[in-house]
Amino acid sequence: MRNEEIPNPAVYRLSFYLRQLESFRRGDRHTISSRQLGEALGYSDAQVRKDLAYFGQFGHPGIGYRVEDLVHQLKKILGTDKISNVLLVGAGNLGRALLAYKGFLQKGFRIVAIFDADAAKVGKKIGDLPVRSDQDIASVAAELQIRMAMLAVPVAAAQSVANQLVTVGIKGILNFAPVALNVPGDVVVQSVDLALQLEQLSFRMTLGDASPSDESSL
Amino acid sequence: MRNEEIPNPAVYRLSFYLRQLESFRRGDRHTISSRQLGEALGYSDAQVRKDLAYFGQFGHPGIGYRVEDLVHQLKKILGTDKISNVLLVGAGNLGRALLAYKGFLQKGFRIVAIFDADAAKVGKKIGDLPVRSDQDIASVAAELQIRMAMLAVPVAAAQSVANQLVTVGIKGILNFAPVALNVPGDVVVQSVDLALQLEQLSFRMTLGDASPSDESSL
DNA sequence: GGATGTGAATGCATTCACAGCA
DNA sequence: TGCTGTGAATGCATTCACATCC
Repeated sequence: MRNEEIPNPAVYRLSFYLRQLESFRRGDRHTISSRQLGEALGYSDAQVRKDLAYFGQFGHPGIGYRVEDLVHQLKKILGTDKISNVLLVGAGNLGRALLAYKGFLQKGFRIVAIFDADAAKVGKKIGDLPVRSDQDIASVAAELQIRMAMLAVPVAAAQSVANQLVTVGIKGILNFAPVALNVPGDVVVQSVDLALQLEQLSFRMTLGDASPSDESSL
Repeated sequence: MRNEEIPNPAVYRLSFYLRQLESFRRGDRHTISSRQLGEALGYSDAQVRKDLAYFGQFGHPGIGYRVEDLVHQLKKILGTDKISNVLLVGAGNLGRALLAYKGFLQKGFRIVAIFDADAAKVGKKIGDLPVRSDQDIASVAAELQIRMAMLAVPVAAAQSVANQLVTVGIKGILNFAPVALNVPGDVVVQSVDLALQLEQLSFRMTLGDASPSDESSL
């Protein structure tokens, strides 16, 4: 389970393997070969084996991988084997959609507080969580020992909110604002730019053809 | 402007260059060097020059790149220099957030129709668009000559809706369902899995450190 | 001096191909 | 036979370094 010689693309694929394995599990598949797993995702069998081997020896020669086992191993590696609490900043349309999204909890992420700068929104409930003032980020984060936050605020506010989050001890930010954030080296930013994804799709539809017919996003 | 020897990562970076250039433009910057553009995004100057050179000769030795020019060129390359009409399937929380999101229109994507399988939702208006029945996808797509769709439906429905979209002539799908879609080779799928992004963040916060301190998502 | 664009060199990721085990 | 794990070979992407131009 050593790191730093692990290719970045392999880390992304790990998440896709996990997702696919859970789908196989729902289909009551107990065991799976690198070829079958790869086929479902558009990767070669060698790719699958090499990727998994970066993290340990999970397979059984002649058999393949045990689905249940591998799911657990991958969750452990990715850090989703336990519940993590997450802050959400921004109670706009996107923020509210994120709050309602079931997928986060299924992966073990629980949104425990939501903040907004707009005084008109503060105090109102969304689902069963009250919107709190930006000013309260520090106290809530400290009290609950939170390490991750989702940022769903307008571009103009993104950097300054990110700064706040950093000073409050947040170590990971999932950023939905279409802007490059500046953060210290010990803080990780993962960005999702929705319009950019659509733009990429647009490009790939025209010239950028000849892709492996399926997924992308890495 | 030839293709197919263009690295995939370079295509992603193109979108980041464009985004950053537009930010420089708002700051009334008229000209920019590869070094400055790269610095803002965490890339080397050589990387920036090489990437741009895949698509043409946009720079001016001794000067750099003219921001306004390059913005236009990149938009043209990416296909966002004109308005494109897009279908949205799925009127749940996420679908509604996507409909309300301003960023798409800013990049030239206009959602012109929204569909849902749930009869209870059909007929209701969201913003100023009525929710239509899934059954109407074919007629609307044909009539308006649509080529792109966003898919914001539950996993269980995703593949079957994708099939519908394909038969109706859609050539690009922005997929928000956390599942690998199977589509013919002439259809491009770009996927956004929100929970997967958070999972990746989780991993990178622990072992996967030592990243270039900033962005990611490609 | 201050830049770009680009072949050549390097470094990283993927694929090959095979030894070894069930 | 069927499959994994892995060094070696290949192929792809990035970086270097320099000729060229303003």
